[in-house]
Formats: sequence, C-alpha cells, structure tokens
Amino acid sequence: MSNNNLIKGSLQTIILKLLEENEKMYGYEITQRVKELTAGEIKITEGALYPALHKLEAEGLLTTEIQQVDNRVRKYYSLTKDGQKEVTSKMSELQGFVENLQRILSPDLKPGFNI
Amino acid sequence: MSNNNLIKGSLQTIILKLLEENEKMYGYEITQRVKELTAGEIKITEGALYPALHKLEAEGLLTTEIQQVDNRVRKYYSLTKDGQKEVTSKMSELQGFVENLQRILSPDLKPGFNI
DNA sequence: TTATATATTTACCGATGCTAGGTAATACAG
DNA sequence: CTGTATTACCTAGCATCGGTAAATATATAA
Repeated sequence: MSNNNLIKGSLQTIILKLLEENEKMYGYEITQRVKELTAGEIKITEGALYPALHKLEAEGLLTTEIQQVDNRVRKYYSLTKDGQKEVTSKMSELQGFVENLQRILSPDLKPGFNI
Repeated sequence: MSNNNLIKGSLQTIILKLLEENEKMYGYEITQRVKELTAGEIKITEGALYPALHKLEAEGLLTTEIQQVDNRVRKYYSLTKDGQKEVTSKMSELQGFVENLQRILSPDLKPGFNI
C-alpha cells in the first residue's frame, strides 16, 4: 500500500497519538483514518500495522477488547496508563527531531515549531 | 554516536542538502556540522554516513576529490547535476511527509509549513 | 606513552516497515 | 452462482536503513 520510506520510527507515535484522540480504535480503522487525514498520501500497510499493534500490546502500552460486529470479529485497541505516558514522551521526541531536522535543512529560519 | 531511530530515510536528504549549501564537504565535516546545528542532539555515525556517501556516489549524485591536508588524506564530496536535481526532489518529498505527519498528529492546526 | 582529535572504511547486527500471501464474512455486479 | 470488492485480521520472509565496533593512520597534547 505504501512506498513511503520516511515513516520509519514514527509509526508507533502515529498509532499512539490516534488512540489518545479516539480512545478506542481497531486496526483497519487506523489505516483508513491515516489515509483520510493525508488524502491518500500515507498508507499504513497491514504488514506494518498489525505487528506494531501486537508489539505495543506486548509492551503494555495498549489493551485489546474483542467485539462482534455482524458476525465479524473486531479487535479494539486502547491506551493503558503507560500508553498515555508514552504518547507524550514519543510526541516530544518526534517534535524535537523535526526541530533538529529544520535546523539542519533550513539554516535561515529558526522559528518556533509545533507538531 | 546516535540513538535516534527517526533519522531513517532522511539521512540522504541531510547529506544532499548540506552539500547544496556548502558545495564541498568531507565526511567528518558533515558529522561535525550536524552535531553543531543540533546542539549535539543528532549525531551522524560513521557507520551510517560513509556507506551512505558511497551509495550516493555510486548513484552518480556525488563526486569525490581527494586532497592532501597535513599528510592526511581528505575526501571531498560535491553534488553532480543529478545530485542538484535530487536535492530539490528529496526536500519536497520530506516536506510533504512532515506536512502529512502534522495532519495526523496535530488535528487542530493546519497552517502552512516550511522546512 | 597514552589519550584525544582528525579522518576513512567495513563486516556484522538490529530494528522497522513492506510484500505477499492466507483466512473469513458481507455485498454487489455480471 | 460466480467473481470481485470491501471489511477485518494475521504472519513468514524480505529489504532497507542505520548503528556498533573494530581496524587503520596521522598529529598533538598530557
């Protein structure tokens, strides 16, 4: 689905942040939301997403809850307390990185930046 | 030197952009410049930098020129014409990515963004 | 002489995401 | 009724990218 080699390292942050905003999402929903938000420019592949979700769950940052919808099983993910802390941490890490990237790539301007 | 897993995919862009600005740089110089610009927060490791430089050279985006400085060999890199085109391309790609990241991670604000 | 800074190189490793396939139910078109 | 698309999840194996750590070599300071 995606040929974007830049996502590396930010997928976890994306997942966590979306779950911070939505409280409860299932995998497929996440892929669709990201597609929507970026007008189809970033597509999270299932091969990347599901292993990432499982890893975050194994780390105790997410919990799951299975729901039956039209005879179809849906697995909802939501943040644990550790997960909530981690969002903040990951977000500021990413913000810091983008700021540094800016310092390297745009030597002229050094304004405040928020993400 | 670095534990930043976010650089993935942007190292080439960093190298190319620095060479666009400086016209001629050697490897060690690049690591030091990045360190300076980011107050030591981003450190390009040699194990990442030199292979990347060799790859860019093999792709015809960079050319090299050896200089003797104090009995020490220094390998200067500079952009080829293809390299100059590639900087523009890579920069807008990265900018586009950061914009998309913003749309995902900061659902509130959608201002113009430059990098 | 030992450590530090400059300067380049490379073999091997680890993390992360992608490809491509499987499973399964629903819905719609031919 | 069959094929295709959509929804929804999972995973083995691969590819890419950067990091670790070591080697090599010179100069300089402690």
